[in-house]
Amino acid sequence: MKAITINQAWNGAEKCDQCPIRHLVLFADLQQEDFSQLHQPINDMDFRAGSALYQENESAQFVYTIRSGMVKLIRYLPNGSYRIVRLLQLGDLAGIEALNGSKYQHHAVILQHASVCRIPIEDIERLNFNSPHLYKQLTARWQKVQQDADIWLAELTVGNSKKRVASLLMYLANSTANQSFFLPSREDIGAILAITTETASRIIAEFKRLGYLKTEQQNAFINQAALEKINQ
Amino acid sequence: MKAITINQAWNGAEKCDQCPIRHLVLFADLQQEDFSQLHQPINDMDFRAGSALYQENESAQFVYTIRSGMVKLIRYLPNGSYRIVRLLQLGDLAGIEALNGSKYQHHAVILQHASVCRIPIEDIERLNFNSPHLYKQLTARWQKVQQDADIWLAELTVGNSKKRVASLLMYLANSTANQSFFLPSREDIGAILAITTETASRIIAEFKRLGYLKTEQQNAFINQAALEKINQ
DNA sequence: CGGATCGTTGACAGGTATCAATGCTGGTGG
DNA sequence: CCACCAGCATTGATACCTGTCAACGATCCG
Repeated sequence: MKAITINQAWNGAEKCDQCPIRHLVLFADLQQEDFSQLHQPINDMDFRAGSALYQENESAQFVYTIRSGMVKLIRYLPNGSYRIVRLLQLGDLAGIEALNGSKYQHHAVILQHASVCRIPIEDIERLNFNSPHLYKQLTARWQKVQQDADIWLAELTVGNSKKRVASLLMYLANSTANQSFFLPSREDIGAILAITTETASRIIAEFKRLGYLKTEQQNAFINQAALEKINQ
Repeated sequence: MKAITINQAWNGAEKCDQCPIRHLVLFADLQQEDFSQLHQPINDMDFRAGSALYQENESAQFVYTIRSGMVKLIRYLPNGSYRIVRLLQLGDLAGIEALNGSKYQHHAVILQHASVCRIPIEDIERLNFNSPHLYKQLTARWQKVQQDADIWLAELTVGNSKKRVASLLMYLANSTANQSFFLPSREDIGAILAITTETASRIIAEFKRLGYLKTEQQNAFINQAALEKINQ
């Protein structure tokens, strides 16, 4: 199996206006005439878990709208370990910091098999300069970046480990429309919560024993009420 | 002494184009004709330490460019304590998340006597809709939000307490052009680093004993080389 | 079947939260 | 003017939590 598959490529309005998740994506507010500003094809691509969308400090040419799956944004630390600073899902925009000629600020790695739309930055900037219709959605994406960062800082890195794991499970459960959600590896849970892999494993195992968490393959289900009681 | 002082108010280009820190602020790229889009006065205000720029969930009418001093953005936690999620200084924009009709997402409290320009959001949105010259600086401010959040997550909430305090001191020292910097209270240091007040105090006191940190009034000086060696 | 990867569990040392007491300092009112 | 108070900083004692090092089980795949 290849790490990357290009499903299709199209130009401008040809397909975007039929997009089933159009209301969730960056181009939600564009008018018919705006699409003529898009000069390069937009690719619909599939990535398997473990492959990378882009690397930190790589010069940036694209942003990526997540259509399905999950992407982690990571930063390596001086000691060789890494920290996950955000998780991206349906409707989020990966690489948004690269607008205006900046470089990517993270490694973006696929956590759960993902389907994404790859959009050329050059087209976004042209569009934004010539039309007022992109601004609102772009601002909404930036607001989400801040909101997610704040959740990380105020909920996921405060309190003891048990409380952090409980908060993460609820965050994951509530950020999908499904009953179940994707449970990251113990190492990734550690990198999200700034705890060790072993501690993450102990707590997940304990939650399973207590019936607060159930897993079938990679699908996880939680007992929300029980987890909410673990506060600090 | 009043908590708030309004130094002056002006309209549009009347004063902004003479601003001594114009190159650092949101309006850096505006052209002469853009200023006519500003319909309401911009106030230059002074706030003393401890007073609030705005409250979380308050409906937002203004953003604030920081001209001097320091502002903390805080979130209260369910147990009554609080977490500082960002520090704002010269050139930063407080309340940026309130564009597009959103509410403020934090409490903004003055940490060190601050001078700010209060800008009506309505004018910013009008300007941004009618002129392409604001977009670049606005994007730069959002990028800074993400960058600061990442520093918090990847440097200031990882590793043991001693390493975190060392990282914070270096961050504070390097984010000002002066030799010295403002040292927050032990409680605030704790709220920044997700450690207790007592732990923060112990480590600051130890750094002082070792000569890594010196203070005169509220001015602090560090031995950067010594602090850099403390990595985990 | 064996190896690789990931998850789980144990033992233990070291770090941090907690509770508590004591300095320190600037401001206020008698 | 000075004593007092409130708020902040410092320090100590202790229990608990988490990191570390290590071993072992489970699962998948070639």
